Amino acid sequence: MRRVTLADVARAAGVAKATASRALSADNPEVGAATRVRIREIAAELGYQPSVVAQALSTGRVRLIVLFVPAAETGWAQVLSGAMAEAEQRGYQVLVRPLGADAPQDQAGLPVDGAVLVGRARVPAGWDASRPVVIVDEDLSDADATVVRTANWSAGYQAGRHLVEQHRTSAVVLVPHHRAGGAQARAAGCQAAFAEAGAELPSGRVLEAGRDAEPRAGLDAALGRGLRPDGVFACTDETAVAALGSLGRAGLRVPEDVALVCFGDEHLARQAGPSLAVVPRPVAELGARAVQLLVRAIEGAAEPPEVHELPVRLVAGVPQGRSEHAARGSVSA
Amino acid sequence: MRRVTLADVARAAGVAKATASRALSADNPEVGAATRVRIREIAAELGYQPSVVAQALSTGRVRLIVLFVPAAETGWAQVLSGAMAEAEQRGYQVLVRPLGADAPQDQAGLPVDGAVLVGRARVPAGWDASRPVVIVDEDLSDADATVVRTANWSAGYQAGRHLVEQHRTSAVVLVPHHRAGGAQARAAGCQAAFAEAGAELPSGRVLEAGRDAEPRAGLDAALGRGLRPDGVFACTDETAVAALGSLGRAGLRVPEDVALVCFGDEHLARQAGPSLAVVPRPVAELGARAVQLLVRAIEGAAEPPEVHELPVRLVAGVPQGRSEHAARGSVSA
DNA sequence: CGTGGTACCGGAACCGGTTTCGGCGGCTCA
DNA sequence: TGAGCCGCCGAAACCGGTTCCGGTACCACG
Repeated sequence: MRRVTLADVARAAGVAKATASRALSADNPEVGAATRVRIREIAAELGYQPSVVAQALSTGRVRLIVLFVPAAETGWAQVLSGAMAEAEQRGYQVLVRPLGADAPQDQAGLPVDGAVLVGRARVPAGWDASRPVVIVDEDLSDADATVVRTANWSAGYQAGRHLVEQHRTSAVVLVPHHRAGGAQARAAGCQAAFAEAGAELPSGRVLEAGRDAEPRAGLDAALGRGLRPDGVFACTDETAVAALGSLGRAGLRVPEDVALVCFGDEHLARQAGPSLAVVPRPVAELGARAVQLLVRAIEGAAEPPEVHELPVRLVAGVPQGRSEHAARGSVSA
Repeated sequence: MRRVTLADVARAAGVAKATASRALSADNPEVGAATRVRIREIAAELGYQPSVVAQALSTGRVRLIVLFVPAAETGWAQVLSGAMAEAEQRGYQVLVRPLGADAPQDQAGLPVDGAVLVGRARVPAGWDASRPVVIVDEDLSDADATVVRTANWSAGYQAGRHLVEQHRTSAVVLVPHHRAGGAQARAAGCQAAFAEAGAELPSGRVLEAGRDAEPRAGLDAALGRGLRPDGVFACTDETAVAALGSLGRAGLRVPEDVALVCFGDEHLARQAGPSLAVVPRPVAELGARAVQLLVRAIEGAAEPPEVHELPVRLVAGVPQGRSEHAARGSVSA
């Protein structure tokens, strides 16, 4: 049971391969309307599926885009989800390739029509400069490539506003130790919100979460020194988890003692508790928009690179104390 | 600046395309040793890179495998990392495709040589049954495919032992609401460890973490009813975060009041605090092993499907109280 | 010295499409 | 009625490799 090829369709229709090819391709005026529908019917009847490889060989287009991701990170998973969904619709597929210090920088493999760079990933050596590139969620504007990024400053600002509105004016901001991915901008936005409310946030209240296996720096250390914040803005998923741990160790409760606002994965934040406010990172949209822009660049004419900033909106948690169980007063200690 | 093709190499070497092709391919006895090295030198000098597409067209092999992942989940990100690393070494690339209720089940796109199915993903309709498939981390044995999975029961057992050794005999087990991905097996292993120690774990102590936006079921509700566990085994990352939140709300501290052991992402667990014990999910190994087996099946003869179970080992946290700051006694309330 | 075998290589077909070029028939217009 | 044009289609080249088939040169052997 060999696969049915274009020649089979042509033979069945009594036409030449060329005619069959033209009839199957979209809006080719070189073929009569009657012939077109007839050939299409026959092709459908025979279950004809064009060989992507053969098409790629003759056209030079593979309908494939590559997503370069930083090795040893996994925050891009949802970005990939969004990218795949968008690519699927447009008839593209997405290849994922790690890019890191250890990853072999060879340029072998399938030829791709374009690339999405997420995070700190950079285009590898030997990249064909003529194929378009879209950068996701990185604030660099060095390359002359289109950039899709999150409204990081706004995210931080909204988080800050949320805390201010709850009169949590003695808050802290938690940034990851690598200070990348826009965390810095979010922290700045948050500080701006406090400053606007007349409750300046001194730099001593911007804490760095410790990295793996290090003695707990940041929030733990600050709490150890007797600092008692009434609010926390965690700039990333990881710092949110770190905050949860640190606050728990210090015996501070969320949200009674300290209000917790975080940026990142909405799902994870919901797991942590109903009272958390979260500014969801628009992960799926980032991927989808990036692919959309990339495909446009691949198929259309060259356009000047632009920066797209995706808006974010804070999702408030259930107001404090609205948990359904109320037996929390009788806790030991 | 056209790309250099095989014909260019052949012309430069003064041989036929056929000879050049044979010289470049590995261990082809149809060509003389002297000719081989000469052609290879010329090819290297010219910077010849074979066209994967053309190779695919004539051989039918694309050196591409596909990783089907469940849409709307992201736990496979690290599995993908491991898979990519392994594939890279073997000259393969990995294509990721979502597979879910909403995903279009079309079989179009690049032809792949094999597939890795992660989680609840199933092979899509129209899949060529002759290409091998490896299933990752799912306990189903219905398909006659090779399976690579985590030693889930053992993970739970080790977690249980760890709690028992700390004399935390009044523990609870937290399972995700979907009860999939081996969480059930881990819970069973944990229960077995307790039973072995004579501290039977009644089914009332196996709690289900609530899903998104639901009123907090599970641990929150149990704590509300006055339950005071001295240990928690969280079967997944998410339940670990949920536990952190619930325990914090109840004013219970980790690890003084409650020892927390979780299964899943080691990095995330480390963020939560130094005292957590974690049984890391061997994510990278899962992906790597899956690709390894898949490539073997693609390139070698058909072998009977087998089940590979990857071992796990608990990583104990820093013993309780060994945090560097000791000012925790003066906390309010 | 003729023959068979082997090692090595060249020519050409082939994979499955797309695209260029040329030809044929029917139309309009002079 | 003949020249020219246009719409439609067929033949063949082409993309860049792999592989089948056959041919030559050189060796050993009878």
